[in-house]
Amino acid sequence: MAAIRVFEAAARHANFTSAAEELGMTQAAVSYQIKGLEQRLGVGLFVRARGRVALSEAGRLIAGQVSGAFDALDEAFGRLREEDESLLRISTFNSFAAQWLAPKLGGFQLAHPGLAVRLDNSEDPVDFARDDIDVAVRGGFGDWPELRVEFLMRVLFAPMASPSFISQHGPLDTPGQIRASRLLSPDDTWWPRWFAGAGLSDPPPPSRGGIRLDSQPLEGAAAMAGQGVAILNPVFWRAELADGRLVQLGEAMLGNRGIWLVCPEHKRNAAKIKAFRQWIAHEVANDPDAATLTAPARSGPSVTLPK
Amino acid sequence: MAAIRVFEAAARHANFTSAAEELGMTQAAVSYQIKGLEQRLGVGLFVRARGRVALSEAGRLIAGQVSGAFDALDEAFGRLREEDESLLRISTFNSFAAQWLAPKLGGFQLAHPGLAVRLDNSEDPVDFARDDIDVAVRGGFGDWPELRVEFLMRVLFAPMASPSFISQHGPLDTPGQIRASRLLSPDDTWWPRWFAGAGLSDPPPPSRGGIRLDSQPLEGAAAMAGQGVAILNPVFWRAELADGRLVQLGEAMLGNRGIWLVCPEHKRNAAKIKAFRQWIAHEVANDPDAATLTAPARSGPSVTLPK
DNA sequence: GCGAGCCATAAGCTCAGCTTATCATCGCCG
DNA sequence: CGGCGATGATAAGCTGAGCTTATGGCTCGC
Repeated sequence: MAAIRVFEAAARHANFTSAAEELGMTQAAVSYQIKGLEQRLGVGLFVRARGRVALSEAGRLIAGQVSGAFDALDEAFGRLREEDESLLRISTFNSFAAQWLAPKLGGFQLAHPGLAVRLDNSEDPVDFARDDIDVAVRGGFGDWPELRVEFLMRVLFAPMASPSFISQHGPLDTPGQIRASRLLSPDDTWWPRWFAGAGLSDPPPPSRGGIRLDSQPLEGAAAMAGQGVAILNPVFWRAELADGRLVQLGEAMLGNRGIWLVCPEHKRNAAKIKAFRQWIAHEVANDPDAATLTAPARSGPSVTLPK
Repeated sequence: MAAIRVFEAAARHANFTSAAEELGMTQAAVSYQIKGLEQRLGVGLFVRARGRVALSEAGRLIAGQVSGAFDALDEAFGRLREEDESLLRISTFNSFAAQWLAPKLGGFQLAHPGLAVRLDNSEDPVDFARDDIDVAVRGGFGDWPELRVEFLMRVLFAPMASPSFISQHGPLDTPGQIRASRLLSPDDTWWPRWFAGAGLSDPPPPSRGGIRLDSQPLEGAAAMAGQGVAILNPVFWRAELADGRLVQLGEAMLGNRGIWLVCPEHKRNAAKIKAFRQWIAHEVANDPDAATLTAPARSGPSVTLPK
């Protein structure tokens, strides 16, 4: 196999020395490989005459096609590299994608017109070894030793409801009033933590068989439709809060988890990764709600933030 | 390079184990090669999931073209083998080719219709390392240690002239009369040896500036045209002697050289070589004039044969 | 005749690539 | 559920293919 690669170069150069140079080996190695190939085939590929080599009849017969085959291989791997360089596969979780990343991603696309972007959403953290993913945004504590980790923002959460729900079921000014109202996804772990942070030490009432929606976008949509109070990340619902479709009830709490940008170590210097990292860091810095405090310590306490 | 070959097989099988089987290696080796290739490329070629492997997006992108390239290589080398197997390149010297081999070669062609035959003629012994030759017929003593050697026949020589020359310049019944006539290629080494064998111990007269033709066919043609007496191998001029265009003068002498079939050791078992060897041995055996005595000893004495 | 190019060969080293052995995982089936 | 068969990953260790360096021989041009 290696011998064929050597033959291809030698045939093109009609000169073992310069073929060796192209291949980054010595002339002796080329001679050795060609000799071996000829012996295995039982056919002379080159004629040695007057201190030179030239393709023999047999060599001439195959040289073209062999070169063509290597061109095809080069092209295939070239395409692979190109494809790889020009496609950024991002894995993230639904709420982040839908409520934060997707609306901003157009700007990234504009800044990097040659780069195709594909978003893969999954609540489960992506396995880089299993799936063809370049970079992921995931929540947690940044403790992924195999991966290159970059802190993006802390997780915030606060109860939210639509103005119509508040006017129908309000007032919802105190934590107690909120706890007594209709909670969406009442078994969400954020609820007890928020109530605890708000000073209600007794546990919330057991789930009243309330609606359990699987992702924040759906909970937000339900809340906006006046179906109850959802506990959501204000960072993700900035637009809805701004135009009044949602109203934040009480203070936002700072979770002990963070949102991180991660990628496999070996890809950390790929141009597309660097571009994305740079862009997203800038977007985070420019997001007035993304609380870019220091990264959370493992199982640090929840922190209350002013509304 | 080897890794690409492994990738090609693994991609086709979508199964490392059976790919390893096809390649005659172990599953571990396939796994190792694929892993190395992926690392060098920085791209996953397979996705490992649920104890199986499947081509990743990247792998799928190139698998087809890679397989195609290998097909092209296989085809090229297949053509080479086929070409090599279906073409027999024979090197021989002019007189043998023109006066003995060529007229019989049609029979070989008939017996082996799939085999193309090419005759390369040269008075100099062929260099198998230099030229693309499968088999050669050459004169000498059979002492070519690098080659597979097979004895064909002894060399004979006898003076010959055309009937018209004899009637004009005859009689040419005794060696002395012949020596006094017009000799073609008078400096041919066969002349003194033939005269010596015929009992004339004194050297032949010095070259009278006579015609020096370079090959036996030309000498024979000159003799048939009545231009003088040529010393020729009766085996090669059987037809001309039979139909009277040439007349043999005196006895034929057995030279100490032989005519041999030779081929490179490594080709001795090639089908086309075996076929030719078998055919030519049969032709020699059936040639009533080819004196198939034992092979000559190195510098053995000339032997006189009855006319 | 001499030097520059080029290829073949010899000797020797080194690590890529293999094997063997073992483990982990998954799917299947009783 | 638990054992089994199939499949891959991984570790450890060996070995010879394939390299390098060094040299010699040949041919050509000056």
